[in-house]
Amino acid sequence: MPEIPKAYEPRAVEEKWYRFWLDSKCFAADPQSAKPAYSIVIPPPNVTGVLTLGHVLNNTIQDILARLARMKGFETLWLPGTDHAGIATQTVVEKSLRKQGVIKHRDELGRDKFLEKVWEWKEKHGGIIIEQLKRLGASCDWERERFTMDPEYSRCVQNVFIDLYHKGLIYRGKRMVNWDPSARTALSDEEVEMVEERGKLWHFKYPLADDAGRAVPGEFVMVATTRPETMLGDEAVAVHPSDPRYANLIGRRVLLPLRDKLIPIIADELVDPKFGTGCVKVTPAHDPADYEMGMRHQLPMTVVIAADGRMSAEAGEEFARLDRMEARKAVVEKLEALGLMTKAEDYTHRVGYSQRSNVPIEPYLSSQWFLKYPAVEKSTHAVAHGEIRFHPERWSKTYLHWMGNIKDWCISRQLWWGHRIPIWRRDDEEKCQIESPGEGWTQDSDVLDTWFSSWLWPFATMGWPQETSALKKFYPTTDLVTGPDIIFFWVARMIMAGYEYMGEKPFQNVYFTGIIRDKQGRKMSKSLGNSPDPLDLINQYGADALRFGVMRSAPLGQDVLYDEQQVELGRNFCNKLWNACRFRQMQAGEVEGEIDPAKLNADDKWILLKLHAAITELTEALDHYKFNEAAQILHRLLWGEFCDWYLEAAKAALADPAARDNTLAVIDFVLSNTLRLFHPFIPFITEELWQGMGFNAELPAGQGGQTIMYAHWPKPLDEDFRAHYGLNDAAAKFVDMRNELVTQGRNLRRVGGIQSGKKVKFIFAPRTALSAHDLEAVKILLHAESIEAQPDYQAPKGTPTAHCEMGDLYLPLEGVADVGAEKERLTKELAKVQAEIDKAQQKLNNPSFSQKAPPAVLAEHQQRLADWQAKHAQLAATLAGLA
RNA sequence: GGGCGAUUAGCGCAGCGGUAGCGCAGCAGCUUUACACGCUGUGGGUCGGGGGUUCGAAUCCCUCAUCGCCCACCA
Repeated sequence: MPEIPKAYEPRAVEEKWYRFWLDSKCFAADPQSAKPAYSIVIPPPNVTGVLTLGHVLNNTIQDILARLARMKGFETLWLPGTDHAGIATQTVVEKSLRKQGVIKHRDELGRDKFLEKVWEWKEKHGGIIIEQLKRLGASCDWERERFTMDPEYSRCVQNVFIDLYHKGLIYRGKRMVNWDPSARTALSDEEVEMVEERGKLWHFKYPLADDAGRAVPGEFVMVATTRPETMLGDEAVAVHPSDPRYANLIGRRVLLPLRDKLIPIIADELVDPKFGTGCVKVTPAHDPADYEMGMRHQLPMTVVIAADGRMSAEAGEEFARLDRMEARKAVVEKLEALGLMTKAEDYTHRVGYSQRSNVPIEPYLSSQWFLKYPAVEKSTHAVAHGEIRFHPERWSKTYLHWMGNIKDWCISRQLWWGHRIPIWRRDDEEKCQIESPGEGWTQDSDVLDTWFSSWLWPFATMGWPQETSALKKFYPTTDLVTGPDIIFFWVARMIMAGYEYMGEKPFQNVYFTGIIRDKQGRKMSKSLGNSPDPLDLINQYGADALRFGVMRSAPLGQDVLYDEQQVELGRNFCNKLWNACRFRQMQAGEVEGEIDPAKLNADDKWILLKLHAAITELTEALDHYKFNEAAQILHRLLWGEFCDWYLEAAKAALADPAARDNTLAVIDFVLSNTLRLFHPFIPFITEELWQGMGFNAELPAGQGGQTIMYAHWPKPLDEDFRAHYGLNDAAAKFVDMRNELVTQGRNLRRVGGIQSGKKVKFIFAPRTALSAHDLEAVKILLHAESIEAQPDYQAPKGTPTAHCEMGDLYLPLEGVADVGAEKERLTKELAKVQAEIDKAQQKLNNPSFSQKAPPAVLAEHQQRLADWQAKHAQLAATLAGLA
């Protein structure tokens, strides 16, 4: 027999089996298969991204689901791929080119040259995250890997655009959009993050003008603003129509300071008379609310801030070309100098930031493409009525709220990296098609929002619009695993696209993971330096350890507080499993055949029942996506039950030639089941052990050769099996009682001051008959030299004694007995028991309890009281004996 | 301003109407022939506060507080 290492060494094992799985095509999904289908599409990571702990969480869950489905006999597709991630990728590449000194701005290269550079970048960095997912053990069907800018995929995107255009759902319009002045592109509402900021609320005086347009000395209108620089583009001052204070001002004009422009005082419902002075400056081109008012009152739209965030010529000589923040300062100074600023109070408000560039967004008037969402009603209904289920369910509220207030989607981006909008123009003509209509036509220069391609992901990856076998077999997909932060960006939109183009939902279940935080509850971020590299963790602890550690601490729907200690625990756990199997392998002896029911001892029955319970609970937990519970059940089964109790007790049976073979058969049975239960969580080590222990032989060669991946998922032991093997409550209870004896006995050693290593003799006065095996097991579990059954044993005074349900256990001390210590222990114990008695009695003495509580509860309490009283009597007697 | 979630042992969580549990950390003792990535034992909580319903509440209802998310055009 080859030497088995004492500690599990993941590195080589992981490489070996991943290659084996790939070579054996274990991950391949066959659309022609007769088996029922199970499918997941991966949330495509950014093509140039690297693996984060968030990916680890998300993809481990998907891998568990996929591996579980395969073992349960489903034809399983986990479809992988990457997203071109428009802004993110373009920004990264541009930054890198700048850093290399190649360019200062992408304009220097021009569109085609720049795109070449991005593709180069993509080729170089594009595969990294995919390789990292492989290290994690992801069982994706890599042959089907897709990229949102693959030629076929791009065609899908453009065809969908063309279709929606012809349906009249896509239109172009000049609107106020969220503008990112750093990336110089429009953004959707979802890409804007509101950040609370401490700023100022400036109060300015605008001079009132007379009919001739001259300032009336001493008469002013007071306005307040957080954005002084926009006043250069003011076109009105607004008050509420029914505000008595200003009724007489409506229709008059003010002279806009710094610009010396006459602008009207208008009345608009939008103004809140209770806020500030009740007068609002109106900048129609630079504020969404003001824009609305501007439209209603037909005000000019003077643009004073340009696309790059600098002031335009319209802002006037003095301010043109100034950055908007510099202009703010300049305007304030100027107005202050003119005596028109009355105060600047501290003010906390929320400012929209670009999620990508992390700069304040600018409301900006520009021509953009918009989509009026299709299939809204169906998509709303599907989630509201459980046709698509969200886990945890509460996210459906968020979804429904958004769907109920849905606004048109700004889908055009002023970027180069992405799907170019299939619109062609010549003079006043416009055509919507993929290819150029011919000479003299130029294509719209905008590209589409990244999400306009990802919303097609569940079917565009499977060959749509062709009716492929993959679509027939695997659409709609079964589960989607993603974060709640992209519920609007992606989940909602996929649902709508699914209904619109497939006439069917894209997935049945959506599992929303939590967000990974550090142990202080902070989000992972590069700047905080609290974001560990998963690859380092895999290298140090192994992929299985990382997976198990993360799953152990990921409760459904709650954020995950990551602590490296969890990964360490995962490693320890793998090592425990390794050594449990190592123990079996060191026993030699071939894998035996059937378990002989006649030879089963109490421990065998007990562990088989524990296995049965674990399978039942695990199946239940996984059905409800409770992965942390599942991990805990596995932990308990292997560590707390199999290793701590069963294997130790089994050492007794293994020493008995008559029982040995049968015990080995039980061990093998339990281990074989355990490895399979563990496999979705920790695939590498389980495959290594499965193969190493020869369990493969149990299975016929099937799909992808012999592997634990296609071993069948354990089912709870059925009733016949349990009856045949005598597995019943009494059997379990018996061992529980016997183990109580062991625990108590271990305690006696301690009070007797016996060193853990020292072998001692116990005497046992049984109330329940124990077999020779049971006595032997107790002896081993107690590390005793011997345990002697003496029904009528009279213990000498001061003998540490444990009164158990099964009988009384004595540890006769040779020589010195620490009577004091034993007395102290018993007194403490007695007090505890007394407290329980008091509690029970108090309850039972309450007349309304005994009258109104159900008889079963009453009886239970009475029984409890009786038990405690009996225990009390025993302890008291022992204590009295010591004196 | 609306909505959602959390609040149980030092930390992370389970329990969701009938004796407060698990893991880790802590403490004490152990090279017991699978594992020190280990073994054994053990201390620790008036279940965020206050009210209510009930024979009985961590669990149901109301209310307050703290923390965290999401949504909303108060300049």
